[in-house]
Amino acid sequence: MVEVSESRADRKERTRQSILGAALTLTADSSLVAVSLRQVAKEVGIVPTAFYRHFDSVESLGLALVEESVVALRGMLREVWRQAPEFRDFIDGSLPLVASHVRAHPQHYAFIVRERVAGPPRVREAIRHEIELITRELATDVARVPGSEAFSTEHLNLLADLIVSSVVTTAERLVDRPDQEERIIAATRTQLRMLLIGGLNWRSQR
Amino acid sequence: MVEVSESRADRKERTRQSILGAALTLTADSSLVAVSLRQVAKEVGIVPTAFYRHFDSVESLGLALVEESVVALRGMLREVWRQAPEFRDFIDGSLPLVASHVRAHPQHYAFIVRERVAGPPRVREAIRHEIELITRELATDVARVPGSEAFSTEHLNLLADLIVSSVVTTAERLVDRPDQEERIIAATRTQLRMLLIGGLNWRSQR
DNA sequence: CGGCTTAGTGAACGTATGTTCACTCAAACC
DNA sequence: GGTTTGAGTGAACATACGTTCACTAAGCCG
Repeated sequence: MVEVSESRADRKERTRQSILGAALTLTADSSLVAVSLRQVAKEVGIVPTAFYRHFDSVESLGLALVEESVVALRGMLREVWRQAPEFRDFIDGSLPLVASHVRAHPQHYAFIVRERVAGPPRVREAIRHEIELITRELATDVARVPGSEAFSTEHLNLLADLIVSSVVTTAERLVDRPDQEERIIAATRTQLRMLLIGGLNWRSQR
Repeated sequence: MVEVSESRADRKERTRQSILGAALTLTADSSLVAVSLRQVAKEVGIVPTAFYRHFDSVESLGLALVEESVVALRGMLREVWRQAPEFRDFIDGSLPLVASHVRAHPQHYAFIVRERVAGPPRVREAIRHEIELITRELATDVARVPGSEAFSTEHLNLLADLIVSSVVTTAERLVDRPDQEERIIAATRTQLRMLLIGGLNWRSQR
């Protein structure tokens, strides 16, 4: 309509993206369980029935949003880890990265934080599964840090779990109060140091 | 109707409690933003209009549920702190208490965890405010522990915040997987020790 | 006893929901 | 270049929603 030349598949993909975007916007101040197919359609500018050409329910729309959000999250973690050769630098170097990622994709992080606990059952499950995978990856990454050889696998996992929880909490706060980014990051920085000092001192005490 | 002698106020209170209970049950697998006044009324066994005799909207019902849940939470913390004269005992002594409280009031803890991030705006705000108050209380409690004198107020708050986050996360997991209570508690125990060791070593490093 | 208060009723309203079906009409294909 | 495919349309449905209003009937109080 607007564009002269656009392949059929391209156009479909464009509408699909519009639906995903509209859903992110609509869920922003409630939850996926509270948005209706018709609201999404109206926001996109299509008729309710056209929705079914792309998803067969709001729930499967949610699963697509999980995938999309997780891609963003993995992108962040990859970037974080790539430029973090050492523990101390890990904290100082990666927190600003976390912040800038959250700033760049606020809706995706808000979506994960929210739907992880309040989404439709299958969406919740999908998010938790992904976070579990990420936690495991982080544990194996931490295991490569010099000085961590003495940690048992179990303790590595627990440490990774604490870190992930902390980052999720931080993302939650950044999404909620973007204006206080500096204060939130400073607080998390101190907390992560407490945490890692604890982790490093841990093996000498057990 | 059922009971012969029941004061008018008593009966009203009983219905009110039924409404609160029904709302907790209905929100259990979705969120407050997704339950309707009519669903609640049907669950309670009253006609939709009767709902307005007790609350003027689902949102204000939510605020009442926050109050109720927070009472339970404070009860737990009071009990935890009463029998925790020392740091080490604090962890070993209080985690089972946390677990038993979550087991006793699973719906209330699930409600807090969920609606904190996904509830109606005013409900979210209320929960966060209450958690902030509780964190502050915890910080002043921790300040009374021998050996914590060297902590700055700021660091005490950060430590308390970390502990509260951890407990919230634990509650979240206990609610989600009641069958794995033992494993979850063991994991949290180890994590809290890492955390407190970090906190205690912290002051000698800054 | 008799009037007053009030928790709960039941009908009615306009609107929003998910899903169905038959349809259009332009890009894709042989 | 004629046929097929499929994204988007528009009407229709049964059901659910929040809120209104006039009402009943039972506990309260002078």
